[in-house]
Amino acid sequence: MTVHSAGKPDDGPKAADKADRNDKRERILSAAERIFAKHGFFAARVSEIAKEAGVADGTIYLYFKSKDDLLISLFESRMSQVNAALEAAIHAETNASPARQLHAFIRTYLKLVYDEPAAAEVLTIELRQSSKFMKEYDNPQFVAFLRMLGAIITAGQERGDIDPSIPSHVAARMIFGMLDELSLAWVLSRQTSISTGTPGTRPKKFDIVRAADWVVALVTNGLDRSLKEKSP
Amino acid sequence: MTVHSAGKPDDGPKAADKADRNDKRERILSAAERIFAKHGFFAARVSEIAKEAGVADGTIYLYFKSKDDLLISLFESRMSQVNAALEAAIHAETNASPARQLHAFIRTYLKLVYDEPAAAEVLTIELRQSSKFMKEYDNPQFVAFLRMLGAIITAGQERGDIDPSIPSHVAARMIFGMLDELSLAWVLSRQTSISTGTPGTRPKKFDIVRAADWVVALVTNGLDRSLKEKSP
Amino acid sequence: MTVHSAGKPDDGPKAADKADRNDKRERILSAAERIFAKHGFFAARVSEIAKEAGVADGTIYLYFKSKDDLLISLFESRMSQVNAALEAAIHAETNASPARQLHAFIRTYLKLVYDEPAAAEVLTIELRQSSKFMKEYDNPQFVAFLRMLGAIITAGQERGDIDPSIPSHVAARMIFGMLDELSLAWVLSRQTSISTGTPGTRPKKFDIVRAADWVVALVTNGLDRSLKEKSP
Amino acid sequence: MTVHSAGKPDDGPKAADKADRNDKRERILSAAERIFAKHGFFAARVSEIAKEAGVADGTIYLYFKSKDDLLISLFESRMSQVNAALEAAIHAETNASPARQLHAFIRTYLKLVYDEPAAAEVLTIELRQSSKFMKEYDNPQFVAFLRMLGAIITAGQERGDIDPSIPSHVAARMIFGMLDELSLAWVLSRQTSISTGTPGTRPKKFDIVRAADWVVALVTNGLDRSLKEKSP
DNA sequence: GATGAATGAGGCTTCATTCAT
DNA sequence: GATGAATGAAGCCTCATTCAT
Repeated sequence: MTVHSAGKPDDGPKAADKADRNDKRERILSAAERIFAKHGFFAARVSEIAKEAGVADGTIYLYFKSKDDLLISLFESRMSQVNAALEAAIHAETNASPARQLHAFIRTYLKLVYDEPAAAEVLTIELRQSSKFMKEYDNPQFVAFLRMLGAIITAGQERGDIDPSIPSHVAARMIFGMLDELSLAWVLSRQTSISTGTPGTRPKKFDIVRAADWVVALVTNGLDRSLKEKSP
Repeated sequence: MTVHSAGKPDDGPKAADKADRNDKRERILSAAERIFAKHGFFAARVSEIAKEAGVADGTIYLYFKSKDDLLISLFESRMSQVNAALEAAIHAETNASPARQLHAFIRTYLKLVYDEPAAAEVLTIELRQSSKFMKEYDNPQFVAFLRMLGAIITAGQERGDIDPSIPSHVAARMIFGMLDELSLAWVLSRQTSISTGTPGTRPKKFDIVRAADWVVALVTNGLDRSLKEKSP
Repeated sequence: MTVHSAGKPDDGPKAADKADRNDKRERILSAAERIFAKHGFFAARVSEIAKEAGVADGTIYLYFKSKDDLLISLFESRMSQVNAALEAAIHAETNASPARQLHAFIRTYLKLVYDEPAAAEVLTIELRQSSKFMKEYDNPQFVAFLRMLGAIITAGQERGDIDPSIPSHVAARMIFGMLDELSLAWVLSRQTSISTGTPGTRPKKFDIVRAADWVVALVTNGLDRSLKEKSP
Repeated sequence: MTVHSAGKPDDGPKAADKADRNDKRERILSAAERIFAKHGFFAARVSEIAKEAGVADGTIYLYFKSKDDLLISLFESRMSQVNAALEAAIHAETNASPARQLHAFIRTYLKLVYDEPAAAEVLTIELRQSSKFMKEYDNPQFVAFLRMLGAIITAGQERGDIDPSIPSHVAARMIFGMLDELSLAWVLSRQTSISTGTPGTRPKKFDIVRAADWVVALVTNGLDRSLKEKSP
């Protein structure tokens, strides 16, 4: 999840302009990410985002249609980065079993949360609101995300590796629910606020990366140990 | 989930006044529930809530300090009803194993979602925002919810029935994540708006009550079928 | 200025009712006096006055037409008490010169301010507003006050004791201006708030009763000492 | 009393912007002055001030923090103009006796009232309320005003020209009281509303400018003519 | 007469968005 | 393209007043 794609080379005057434009757009997105993470979407002020991005208020409207559009664009941007990272992780295990791909998916997702807490905070907290207050927003990247996860499960079910009694899209939802809830708990328990250095008073923090093992364990074997005999 | 007014008998004029007062308070809460479910907290208008409740705008402020307080009170009210129902379900299985209690917990929760979709919508969608924009709000009922779930798991771990390698509070979060995500998916997929009280048209995309079995299955045995042998 | 006329004897059931009624009316007035003094008319809440008076909000409207009427009635009540006290002071000096009557007037006025700071605060601070926001209010008691003062001056002018070059009603205004401004300065500099015991941070206080001598000195001889020879 | 913008020369585009800004600020202040004079502070509506100033409601909040701040800023602005005019008048008589400076002070003050009735009305009527309902407001310009007046008196007392038995700050208060009360009487007696800019109809009850002589007379020699012998 | 819960009109203020420069 | 001052619609909330009990 390498946000802030500043590494792209300029190769010509037009390209430079375009790079400038992309640069400014990305600066605004990244500022919005921090401000939304700090205050939440509704409490965030467009003028504060502009200030954080180092542009004038009006400039934002040269790049985004509205405040809503800014949030949607931020979703699209960050979710597509998430999806790209997840796809890469899966492709790295192309020949592995769906179960192993699923494990890679889970670990990669939580690692992304760890690396980009501001993005995670926005995705985790604002995603739901958005689906509510923006009826017309289809959230294609989130759909793609679920589809990717569902596809792994379907593949496993077809191979007989994964319990076929649960519809794959429901299983995908459940797994996403676990990941999302852990992300939320972790993000809100972070002791230092993301955007400012000021310490807050938040409960104990846990290791979100290590938590991947717990998710894998639950998803793989469940919690029941009463009568079962496991393979070593 | 009709716990309104907790069965206290009226025994005199004062009691009648109190009942009146509770009645109106509950009418406002229930109106807020529908309006928040319809528009979301931020887009909801206090005056629309008042109209829905059949009271004047100002009356709301006789019962709640502010719009924020109305949301918080709604959380408290509905979550405590949820907790009461869950506690009842667990107590009904006092002598059962923690695993069975866990199943009862899951089934009861999703049944409540089915019975009270508006409450579910508010709890599911607004809960996260609220923890963000209301820093000072402790959300004690949600903490109690998690504690109840964690206690079941801890008990199972102590008896050896439940995998002890996952911290119980993390396991509780994961299970809640599944339930919450399924609720969200179900609530948002309903085609007729909840806010109109007219029942009868529920073309939901999946059966949230049946989904309880899937959650139980996943939580109990996980998804992995590659090497395992199950009891029939 | 014996406010709270509680000393009137009851002499029959009807009289008792009437006394009751007057009592409650006066309790409300006196509560209003304290609350207006504490917060000012606009910031004062009718419900706080009711609470201070120990009656229900609605009861106030059995005795006064409106909040405005309450203020006007308070003016009338207190100013007529002031006027009565001033008239008494003048009558005590019926045979004295107008100049001496004027001195008595001044001393009595400032003594009343000292004795009834809450009344003084309301009269001093709210009187002006009232003449502004209540166009229809004639303020007859204040007119009577000025007339009384003007009459003394006119009498003195007719006897040749008082400089006839200044219209008496203008002289009356000037003298009232001095008294009013000193009252204001004194009332606002009081270190303990009138209605609550909580100490405030106010500048030095001076002796309002002693200040009467200064007013008398200025009104009598003016400030100029450059060329004049005074009688001892 | 046209001190708007203090004579600073424009010398460039930035300066023009600043002038624009000051212009609009002053336009709002002057609109507020008229509206406050017409209705009083509390009854005045921010939207009416905006309309009178020819700006949008929100624009007012670009220049002033709140309606309260608008009133305070108006005080500061007008009182500092008053103080500047008074200082100029005193400086014009630098070599004169304090007594003559005092006369200049009085005449200048009442001339200002005559020239700027709306400002006078606001200062006269709202000043007291403001010191009450805005506890935190120090009113530095009014303090400066009193200090200036007190300094003249102190100087006269030190030279032996002015009666030393009255504390100078008390004498200053008394003189201000006279001026203020005369202003009030004059301002309220004007039959045509100040707010309509139409001049020409001023059937005032007395001549406020001539009244300066009466104030001077009273302050200089007092009213007592009983035993005294005056210089012709 | 007394109560106090309920009313509802209306104001101050915010802030996303625009547009002249 | 960039700016940021100006806009003005719209909401939360207050509180004087009423009226059923």
